[in-house]
Amino acid sequence: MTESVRRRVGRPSEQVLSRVRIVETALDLLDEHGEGFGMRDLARELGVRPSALYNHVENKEDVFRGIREVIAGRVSQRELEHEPWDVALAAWARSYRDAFAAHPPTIALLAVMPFDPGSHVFASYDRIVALLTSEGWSRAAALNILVAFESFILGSALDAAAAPDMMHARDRDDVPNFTAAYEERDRQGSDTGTGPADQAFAAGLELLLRGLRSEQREREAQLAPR
Amino acid sequence: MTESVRRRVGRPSEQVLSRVRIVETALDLLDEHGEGFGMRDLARELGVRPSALYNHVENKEDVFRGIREVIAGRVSQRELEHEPWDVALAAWARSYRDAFAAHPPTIALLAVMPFDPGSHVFASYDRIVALLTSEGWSRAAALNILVAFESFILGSALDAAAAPDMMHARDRDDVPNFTAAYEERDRQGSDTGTGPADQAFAAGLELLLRGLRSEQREREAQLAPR
DNA sequence: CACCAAAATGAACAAGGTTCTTTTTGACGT
DNA sequence: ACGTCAAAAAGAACCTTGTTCATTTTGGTG
Repeated sequence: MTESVRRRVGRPSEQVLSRVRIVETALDLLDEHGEGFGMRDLARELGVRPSALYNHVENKEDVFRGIREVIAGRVSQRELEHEPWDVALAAWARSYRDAFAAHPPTIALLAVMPFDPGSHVFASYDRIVALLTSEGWSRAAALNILVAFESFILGSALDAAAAPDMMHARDRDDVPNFTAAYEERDRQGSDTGTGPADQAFAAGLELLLRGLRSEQREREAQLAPR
Repeated sequence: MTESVRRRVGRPSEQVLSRVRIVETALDLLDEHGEGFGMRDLARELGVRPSALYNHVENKEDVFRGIREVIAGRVSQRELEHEPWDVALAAWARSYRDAFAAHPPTIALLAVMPFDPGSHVFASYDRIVALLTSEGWSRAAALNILVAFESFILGSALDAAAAPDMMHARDRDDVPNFTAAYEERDRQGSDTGTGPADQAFAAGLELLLRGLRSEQREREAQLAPR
């Protein structure tokens, strides 16, 4: 990709690197070579020596922070503004999962890293809390629901990233119910074209939303009895 | 712990290592020294040289496989046999999450690893599928529900393992709803003694179960109209 | 124009996982 | 009883990977 003319020592006339270029290249590497990336690979891809990276990036974790910020930026916020609360929540959740599931090797790392305080994910969080409180949930409850959704979303992204046959009980005859279910689901999946992970995510999301509507109905029934 | 007498070269008269001893020691190291473990640390703890480990274990990933098997073995299966389906499912989920959340550094790794076909987690899977199908769900639906639960559980374990203030929007005045919710939840948490992650997990689990009951009611209403 | 910070190279280090060789021991067959 | 062979340990080294440090060149600034 980049020119292979050997650059000589010293600051180049026009700058080669930048934080965003590094982060974006790292993300590209992740997408092509699924197996993570090394600082050396990253440097090679950028036509640069490894040590040069450290003028723009603290360390590898910092690169990951940048990557997560990019990915998080791809989560659609639009629906959160213009749709009814449950539709909005569902759209947000799907977009969130898709954004992360598109980059399997990272999810595990990204999920445990604290967010940068300046991150714009907080805007979504804020909006969701507002949505839920306006529907009757307490603020604390709203936050817990938000976190629960996020846990489910990240867990589902992990699942989507895992090996497709991760749960295959090969040649075991002592778990007949499971085996039968596994086969029935795969048949059903190949009919509809949806992968196993997609099916499970849809099912779980449906359950969560159903649960929310049920809570809401119950609350309204208590507020206005008969 | 182990004797520091320097063993001389050659096969010792009585065997020092075994796969289970290695795995258990690795898990101990994870619990004490939270920051993961190295093969050298592991060897030192066992009073042995690093290379000796490789006579009993393929590589580090293999150690992790063993660890996961141990942890998965701590998930309680009892309730799955003796309780009503929704209580059973809830107990299983809690036990599952607790088992994994007790060992933070591993979750990310454990979650993406395929299960050994001989693993006894399949017994639980089988039981859960049986429970759900006997309650009216199709086998494929049951499996999807199972996977959705697992995603939520692992995501919650990740969340519990993450930094406690991972979502703290420090000094931001542009997300008032979120900030208020964050504070209200913490107040509530310090009252009841439950951590944020515990609250969120309980909330999400409640939603999922509620969703299941709702689906079931709907199904029964359709089968026996009026 | 002097000076300093920024941005690159080049070389090396440290840690960590792993492998290869060597040594000793136990088990098994004749 | 003896020879052979595999198992299980030490010991030494290798390779990869993240990172640092010194050095060189360039651009901007008082």
